[in-house]
Amino acid sequence: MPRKPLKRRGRGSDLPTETAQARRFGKARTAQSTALLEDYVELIDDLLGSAGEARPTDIARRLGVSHATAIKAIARLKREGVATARPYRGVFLTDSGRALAARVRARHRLVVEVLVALGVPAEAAEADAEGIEHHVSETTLKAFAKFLHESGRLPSPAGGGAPKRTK
Amino acid sequence: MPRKPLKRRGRGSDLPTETAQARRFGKARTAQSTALLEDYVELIDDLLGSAGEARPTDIARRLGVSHATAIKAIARLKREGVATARPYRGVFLTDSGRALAARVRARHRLVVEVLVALGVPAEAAEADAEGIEHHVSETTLKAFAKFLHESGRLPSPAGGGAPKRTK
DNA sequence: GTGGACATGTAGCCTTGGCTACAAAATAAC
DNA sequence: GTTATTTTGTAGCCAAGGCTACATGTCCAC
Repeated sequence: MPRKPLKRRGRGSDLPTETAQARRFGKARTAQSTALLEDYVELIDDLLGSAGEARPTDIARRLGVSHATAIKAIARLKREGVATARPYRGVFLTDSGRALAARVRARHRLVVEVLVALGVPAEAAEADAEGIEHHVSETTLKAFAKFLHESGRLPSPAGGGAPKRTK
Repeated sequence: MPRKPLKRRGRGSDLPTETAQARRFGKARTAQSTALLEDYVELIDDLLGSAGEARPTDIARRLGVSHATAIKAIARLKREGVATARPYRGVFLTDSGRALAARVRARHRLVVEVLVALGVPAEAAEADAEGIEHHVSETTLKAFAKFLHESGRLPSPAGGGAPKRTK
């Protein structure tokens, strides 16, 4: 773009939607930061439930990262107050950690169900949900539940079959 | 293949889907890495179309980051071959950059439309889509398009009104 | 009860995406 | 044509999340 009256960027007056957009992007970035934490918490909860314990090595393998990476992440979980761990004794969740796990799991299930209801193959639904779930707001979540309900599919009654997420 | 009898930890018997899960997580992580790139490319395309030029400062403001951050990201876009930029002359997209922008925009629109069709308020749909879009696979995208089509809503015919995404 | 295999933890390095602060160039104003 | 303003660019810092390599602990098997 060549010469022009050169308004020197007319900004200053027109940041009405601009901020809204910036806010959205910022939100998405933040969500990304909590995504890891949520994944770890949910997995730990899974392991505690199914195997009775959550070992760093198991966590690392399931997540597809090195054990060192998992250990560093676990340190962060402790800092954030959602988990505890004694050296060589495995990882455990605090009350808030368990609550978070429950919320995350419910949300995950809901997202998968919606995707499947929309015609997405189960496998793809599961894979995409892994990334999508962290960006679904409460508002959207409610709409999802309502949609499933009205579509005839069970709205995953929170305590229902609890289809033991394979994951 | 070392030791083996060594079962250690009762888990072990149940790692059938373990690799699949790790793959999913890895995929989600990778997607996250391309998300930023996509956001920048799409925004640059928007700016080029609406303002005729894409300046680092504008990009930074729209994304809600400092100009320094935007410039570093732009450097990455150049490295990846989707954009070009001459000092003090703005940023431009390469052919592949434009193609990427088109794909990203179409996907974004589709995601928003689906969310709205599911009953999510427009504002929340737009906000959540910002994060969700980067995790929607081709398979899921196709299902979305089919769903919209069958629901009566226009399947956004790719070349249609091209509703000039406000964004 | 000791040796070796496996699990765990630590250190150091890389990359990315942010930031602030400072330097340099372009434009606008005078 | 200077001067002031604004935009652009550069440098240096930080935290997060990955990794490999190395060091230490545990525990099973013998």
